[in-house]
Amino acid sequence: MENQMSELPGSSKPVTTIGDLSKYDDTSVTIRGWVYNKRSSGKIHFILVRDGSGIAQCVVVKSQVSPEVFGAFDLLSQESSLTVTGKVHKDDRAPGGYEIQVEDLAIVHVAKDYPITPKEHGTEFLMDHRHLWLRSARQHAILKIRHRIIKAVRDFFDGKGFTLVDSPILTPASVEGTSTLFETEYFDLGKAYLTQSGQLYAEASAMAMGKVYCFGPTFRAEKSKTRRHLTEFWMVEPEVAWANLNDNMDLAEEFIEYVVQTVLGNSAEELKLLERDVTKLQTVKRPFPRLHYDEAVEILKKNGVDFQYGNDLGAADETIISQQYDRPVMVHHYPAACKAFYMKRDPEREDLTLSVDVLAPEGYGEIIGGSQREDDYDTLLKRLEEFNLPREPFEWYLDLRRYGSVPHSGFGLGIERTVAWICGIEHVRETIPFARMIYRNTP
RNA sequence: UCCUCGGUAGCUCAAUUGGCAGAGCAAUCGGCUGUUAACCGAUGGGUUGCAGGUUCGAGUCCUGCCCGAGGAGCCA
Repeated sequence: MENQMSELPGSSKPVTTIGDLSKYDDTSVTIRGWVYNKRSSGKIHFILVRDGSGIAQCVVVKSQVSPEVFGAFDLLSQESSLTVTGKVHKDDRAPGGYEIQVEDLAIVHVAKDYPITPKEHGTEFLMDHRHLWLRSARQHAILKIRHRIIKAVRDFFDGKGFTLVDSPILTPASVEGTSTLFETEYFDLGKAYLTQSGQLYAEASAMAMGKVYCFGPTFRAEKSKTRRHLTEFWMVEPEVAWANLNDNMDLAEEFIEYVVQTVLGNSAEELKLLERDVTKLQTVKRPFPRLHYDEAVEILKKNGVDFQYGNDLGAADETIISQQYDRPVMVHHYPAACKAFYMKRDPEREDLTLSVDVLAPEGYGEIIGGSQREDDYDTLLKRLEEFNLPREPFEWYLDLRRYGSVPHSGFGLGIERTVAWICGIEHVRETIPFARMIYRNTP
């Protein structure tokens, strides 16, 4: 955090943030923020001020301030904005360890009837007030960790020679041909669709740059209504030329280990506020278990699941498999029947794909889906026909197999599911600032 | 799309067999010099989701609708 030394007009004290108070012990400073809560014993007032960097207890003693400053306390309501000047003082009774002995106080704006009180609220009410809910300590911590995760994602790929090459959000056709897409009019060119994956374009970028990743919002118009689904979510998709399925799995596990361990090292305070059991994250170290689809099916049968070979794994199946391990598990070689057209088949088992899903522990489900891509022109053309996909919108994609085709692989990681897992929270709607779901597109 | 559950004060909830619609918090007023979701006292606050039905009487029972939550499918 910057050690800010600017001054407010009319104040001779350095302006700082609450997160930096420990640098100013026994010094008078000014902070700017919002009332988080207040208490009083009559001649001594306590104001909890938050400013985004922390929460500071400000103590107003009647005998030490002007009557105007002391009386200002009565006008302050929850979430009113104000500036406070006073001496920083180490005190174990204060949340955060430091408090401010108030010398001067200026109200900037009085908030009237702030709807979110320091008591319990229901989900619907909180989501209706999401724009205000973000100010609460818990949501603040989640957003901080989300930021840390995204930074770790980018640092990881940037540090390994990847180039960020983003894919378009408006696309002319479905990527996988199966999902339901959001549709919009596009001038004289007919329909355009909001992308459900940047992958196909990332494949083109990888042929130009070698190692790339794209990172952006993706959209699914499916009527999913579970704690793991949003209609708008963020996905990071690396794509690597010359990489096979094993290279892809090596990359995925190194990537997840890096992200989790980085968050553990940098966001301890936020994880503690969220009451996350970090011992469940400390075990997230390479190597991750790798299960062939056939082995995964065996585990399900051993656990009494009546599983039909060839089906995709359901949410309950994924939970049973992930519960066998203390770290993410990689399931590879899924049947072709439940995977996308672009996935390369196992040369020795044409019914299986060179695919891999990474299942997060503790029942958080699939956080990564990836594969080695089909790189043979004739085979890919055949797949398009088998999946009843039109050839014309994929001509550019077929070009990648006409002009110097090479083996290549990649995967997509869902940011919100990853945030939910690392934070240990129930529902992905709390992992994104403003969730978009089937029955909610406001605020 | 299907299954399950729910909708009562600004918020979280209660209301016995169908019998005067209540509490805590928030708000307002008063008290308190170390509070930690402070505490203590007082006051105001209701189209019980909407429409219809049964009944002397409906928050409660019946029918339809609306809205929401959890799950399935699909997926990250």
